[in-house]
Amino acid sequence: MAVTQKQIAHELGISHQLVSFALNGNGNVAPKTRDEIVATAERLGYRRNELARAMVTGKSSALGFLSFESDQSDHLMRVLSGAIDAANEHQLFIKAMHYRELSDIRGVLERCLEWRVAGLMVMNLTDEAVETLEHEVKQLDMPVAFIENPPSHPADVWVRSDDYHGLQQIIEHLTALGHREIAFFNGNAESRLSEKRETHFRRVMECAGLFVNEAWLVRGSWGLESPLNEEAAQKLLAFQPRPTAVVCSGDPLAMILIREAQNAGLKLPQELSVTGFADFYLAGLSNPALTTVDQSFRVMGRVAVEQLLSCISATPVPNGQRWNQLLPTRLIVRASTAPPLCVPTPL
Amino acid sequence: MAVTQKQIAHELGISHQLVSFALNGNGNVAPKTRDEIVATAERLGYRRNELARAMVTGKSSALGFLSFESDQSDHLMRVLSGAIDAANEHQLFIKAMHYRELSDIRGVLERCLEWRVAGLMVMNLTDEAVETLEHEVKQLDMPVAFIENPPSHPADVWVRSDDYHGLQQIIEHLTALGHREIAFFNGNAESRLSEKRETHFRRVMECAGLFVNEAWLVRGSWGLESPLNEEAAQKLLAFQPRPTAVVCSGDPLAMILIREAQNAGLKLPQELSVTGFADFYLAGLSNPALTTVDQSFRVMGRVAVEQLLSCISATPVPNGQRWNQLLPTRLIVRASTAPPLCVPTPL
DNA sequence: CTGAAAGCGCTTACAG
DNA sequence: CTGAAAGCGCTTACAG
Repeated sequence: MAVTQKQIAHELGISHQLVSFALNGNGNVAPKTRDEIVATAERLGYRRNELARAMVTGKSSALGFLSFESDQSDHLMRVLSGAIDAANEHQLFIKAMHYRELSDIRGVLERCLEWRVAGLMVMNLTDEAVETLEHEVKQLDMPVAFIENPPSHPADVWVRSDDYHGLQQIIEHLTALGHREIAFFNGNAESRLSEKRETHFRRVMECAGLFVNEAWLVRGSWGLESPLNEEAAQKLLAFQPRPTAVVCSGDPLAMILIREAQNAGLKLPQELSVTGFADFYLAGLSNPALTTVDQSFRVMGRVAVEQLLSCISATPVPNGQRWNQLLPTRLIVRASTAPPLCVPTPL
Repeated sequence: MAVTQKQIAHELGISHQLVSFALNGNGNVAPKTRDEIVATAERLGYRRNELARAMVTGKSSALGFLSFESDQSDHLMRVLSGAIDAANEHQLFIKAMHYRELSDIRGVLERCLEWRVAGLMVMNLTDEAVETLEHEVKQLDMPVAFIENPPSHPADVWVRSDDYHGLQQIIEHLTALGHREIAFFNGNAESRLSEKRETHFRRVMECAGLFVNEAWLVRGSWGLESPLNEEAAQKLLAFQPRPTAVVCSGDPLAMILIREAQNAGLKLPQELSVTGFADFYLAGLSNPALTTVDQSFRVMGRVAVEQLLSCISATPVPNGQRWNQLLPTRLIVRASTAPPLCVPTPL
């Protein structure tokens, strides 16, 4: 149906191998012959069959991108975007996949192998999915890049944003405004991400010489279905004395807190400063506009692809330098943070 | 490197063709032989090479998904999700692509052809990109499904939400609350989507027996970079008399209007009802929570895949029934709409 | 510079 | 029920 190299060769009365050489720029082909071949290919509407090409060269041509199928898709698409760009540069394409249940993971891996993907990126997995994946992939010959999700064992590639520095910037910003009484509104109780962020928060607070009030470390839920977040926010707002600022572990949490605070009659940001994390698309549109941290999502996708490729090409890389990629975070100051109403007396 | 059918055959002392038959469940293979083959395949860790398979069967195995690379990615991922599910059911996979400039489109199509994709879904294209694509694809043998984006000529498939009905539900809801003075906050001035939505708005208003105030039809921008939206919102709020409700053509527009209205000192929703369109992930987290319209994005992806496949299988379809798929919209009432403060006297 | 051969891993008629 | 052949569209040594 589609035009083949053989047809071009036949048209020109030459061998089809010559056509292959000319079209790929390999070997020595007389310039005139090459031009003729290229012109004929174009005239006939020839497109190389990458399927055949991939098979014979044995080079895999796809990179898998797997994530948990969720509504919280804002950053996923940005990472995917970065990955697509980087992949394009290497003539690779991205095979988009998702899973809903743990039992789906097996099939995803199976299909990756069948299509001979060069590697797999995973992101936004549940903690259990990370473990399932790590287990399944162990005896398989396929490099995996973890994006954001902390792997439980050293992986081929681990790309993430420097959340510690992100929190550092937030705390610096808040203390510069005069805040001392700072609470932390975190995600799910049993979540590796929550734990990591809480650890960071404690350390950053301590480094800043601030007291960490244990009661002010509340946990809601990364998902938005449950009323957990509203409850946690209300609990946080009921404290006497109330914190003057709340660092939230994610933009959605921050938006919920803003709403609950306003509904409780607080004037924001004067009576309560709130910060987010991630810089989701609509976070800048809340009122007050959310001060948050950009996590370089687009770069994450790009770096994941590049590191994955360096895994494959087996270029020796200084130990630990590949699988631990820390990307910069950047504070975005908007309107949800302000000096506290009554600045506590300096120590 | 990877295990092949030939190796399995060699292991068992049979022909490799028999292995193929057994593994694909084709032809007549003695049950005992089949079991042996399957067992050996498993033991050796065989995975069929889909690349080779696709080449020989000639059946394309991928569906392209192309969108404009933008930050407004919330609904894109949902459509992609639906498409992945539907594609999986047909053993197809999704090749994710994007473009940034019009000149990228050509290359995207080229790569689709080279990989012999069975079809292409496009979404979130700029109007010019739609035209470029339509032009380029004309002489190509590749079915295209337009998702949301109105094609300028009848296309193979066109899947979209029933925005007219969505607006109808909004207006019904507002009038039931007692609103008569309703404005319309639209996207870009020169955008096919804006035009379509404005036409719908006018008609729906007329059907409801409401007066369309031309001055109250304001346009901002689908993008968030420009200050156009803030300006348009302020203009809208400055009208005397002021509308009691504003129908916004998208969730981001609605969130901007909410903010500007609150900053202007209005109490929402009592002094101004605002509605959105799309139901983005964070729209429900604004304060007041946005009343908006669900556009069945996930279903869009699914339907696009299914229609594309029916194009390919060339099953005769009643004229116009394929390329014009209208998906249901559903009003989601949250907190940004309420009865107007002073209900106008009934006619 | 050009041609003829072999092979990538698979499937699909065609004989036995 | 099983085997041997041909072919999918391409690339890559290997001769000339």
